[in-house]
Formats: sequence, structure tokens, C-alpha cells
Amino acid sequence: MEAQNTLTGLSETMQMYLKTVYEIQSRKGAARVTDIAGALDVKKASVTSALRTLSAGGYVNYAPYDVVTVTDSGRQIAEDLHRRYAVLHDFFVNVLGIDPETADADSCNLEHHLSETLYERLIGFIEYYQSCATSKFRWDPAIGGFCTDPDTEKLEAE
Amino acid sequence: MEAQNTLTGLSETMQMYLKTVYEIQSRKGAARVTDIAGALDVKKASVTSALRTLSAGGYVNYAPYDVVTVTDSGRQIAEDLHRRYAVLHDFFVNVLGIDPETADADSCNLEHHLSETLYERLIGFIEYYQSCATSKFRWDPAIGGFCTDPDTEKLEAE
DNA sequence: GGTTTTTGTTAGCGTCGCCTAACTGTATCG
DNA sequence: CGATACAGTTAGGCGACGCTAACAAAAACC
Repeated sequence: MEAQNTLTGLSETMQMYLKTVYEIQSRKGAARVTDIAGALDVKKASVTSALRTLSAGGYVNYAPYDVVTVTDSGRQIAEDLHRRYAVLHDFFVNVLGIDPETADADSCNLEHHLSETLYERLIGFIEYYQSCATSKFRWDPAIGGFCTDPDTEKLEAE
Repeated sequence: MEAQNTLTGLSETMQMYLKTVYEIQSRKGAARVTDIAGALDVKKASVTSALRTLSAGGYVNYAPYDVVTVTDSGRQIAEDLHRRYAVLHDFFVNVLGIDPETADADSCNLEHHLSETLYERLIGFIEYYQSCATSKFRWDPAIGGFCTDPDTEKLEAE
């Protein structure tokens, strides 16, 4: 019933498990069931069954009672998800001026649903935005609106 | 198991059903099971059960073998979804220059997952973008990148 | 090294949302 | 009005994911 994303036949749920394994592995070499359960706020039994699914698809290296790592193909997907996340987060924080926690939650929710086109276009937009000195405008919390060049704006605010 | 959105305890799936009823109703007064099934590309039996759920929650007026309309509370949610959709679509098409069909698909997928903050910030951004004559930059298909002021850009392109 | 604590698994169940197949209700048309 | 078509419902099944409870393995501690 779950819709699946561009690059993968993985459900959004499985994508989350995979990304979580990847992140924990990046931090500490390998993931344990308990870590994953904690990160995703699910019970350990749920993790076990998810790992079996991911393992069957060749996305993680998993054997009962052993630690978990991502396979090459799993890593590719996880990194792709991570890139999507990063692009969204970057956009939300640095262009829209959203606080990092909210941006994190939103990015996490949205990363699974971007078309290739939208993804690429967002990257282009951010690149342009960051390289373009003249038209920097961003959210100013003091004003509660967007304004051009927050630095000059601050001066005008006095 | 489905995550639910800000304003409603409705699953994403139920949100889609509700929005569909609303849209059909807007177009032709009321929705029939067949219309809804066609619009969402599901079987009629699935529609019946979804309608029972929505009806139980007080979101649609539904009686077996009769046409369907949204209730007041259903309308509020549907309109809210529609606004989110519209904001996203607007942004995708008019700022990012994405083609309307892709933008439609993306908006449809994303509309259920926006935080209040992100939603409002996007509105603010678009408003600013549209009211701000100086810093208009958008995707130019001819170039394959973003550029400032597409009209002057076109002249330079010759 | 045996006991206790922690970690992980299994089995079984509930919910959601989809499906098919078979049936009922409604409407249309001679 | 009866036959036929179409619309809608019911019943039952399935897959994905979550949970609890009970058990097994591993690790840690005296």
C-alpha cells in the first residue's frame, strides 16, 4: 500500500530503517537493534522484523544477535536519502530561516517524497541563492517577514 | 500506523479521500463512489470502506447508495489541504519553474507533510518573491540554471 | 563459573488499506 | 413491467507495520 520512492522499491518505513542504520553506523561503526529501536521510537521486535526485510533485499548485513551494517546498495540509498534531507534542511534553515529542529522534522518527513526534478531544482535554487550576492533575502524573525539583505536591514531597523 | 498531520487525526490516505470528495463536489455538486474510485485509482470497495470511516468521523455526509458531500468540518480540512497544495504548486511552478504536471504530483505528495511553520514560511517567501521587483530570479530552461530577471536574460542570450 | 541483566528473537495478534468475488440495489430501456 | 446494465455493498483475504508476552542468547558481575 505504501508508495515508493524514485530510486528504490523500499517503503518509506524501510527507508527510515535503512537510513537509521546508516546514520548509527556512521557514528559508531555498526548499529545494534536497541539503537535503531531507540532512534525510531519503536519496539525491538519491530526492528528485528524490519531488519529481516532489509536483509532479504540485500540492503543490510544482518545476522541474528549480531550487529548491523549497510551493504553497498543499502549505502547508496541511505546516502541518497541523506542528500535529500540535507538539501531540504539547508533550504529550510538558510533560505526560509526555519529553526533547525523544525527543519529537521520537516526534512525527515519530506525527503521520501521528492521527485527527481524537484530535488534537482531545489539544489539549483540553493546554489544560485548562495552564489548570488545581490539578491539575498531571507526571513527576519525580528520583522516577521522576508527582507533583502538582513545585514543592511538591521541598520535600517534602528 | 500512519502518521497524521497537524490539523487532523486523519491518515494521509483518508485525507486524500476527503480532498477528492471535496474536489468532485466542487465540480459537480456531489461525489459518487465511482468518481472517487476513478480519481484515486482504487476499487469501489475500497471507497465504500473509506467513506464509512470518514462518515464515522463526521467528515462526510454519506448514506449507502447515496451521493457523498463533505460536512463543515470535512470542508475545513479539505480546504486546508487544498491551500497547502496550492502554495506548493505555486512555489514549484513560479519560483522553481517546474512543469505543472510534475509540480502537481510533488505537491500532492508533500501537502500532507508540512509543518505549520514551514507552510507559513513558504507563503511568506512567495509573497516576498512576487512583490519584490528587484530580486526576481527563476529557473531558465534554455540555460538549465537559475538566473536573475529572465526577461533581461533572454536579451543577453542572443 | 554460575547468576543476573541486558539484548535480541519468536509467536501471535490488531489495524489500516488494498484487493477480488459475489451479491444487492437502482435505473434504464424496450 | 421485466430484462439488462451499472453502481454500490458485503465478505473474506492479504501485506505491511506496529505491539505485547514469553523465551533464548550474550554479556556483565560477583
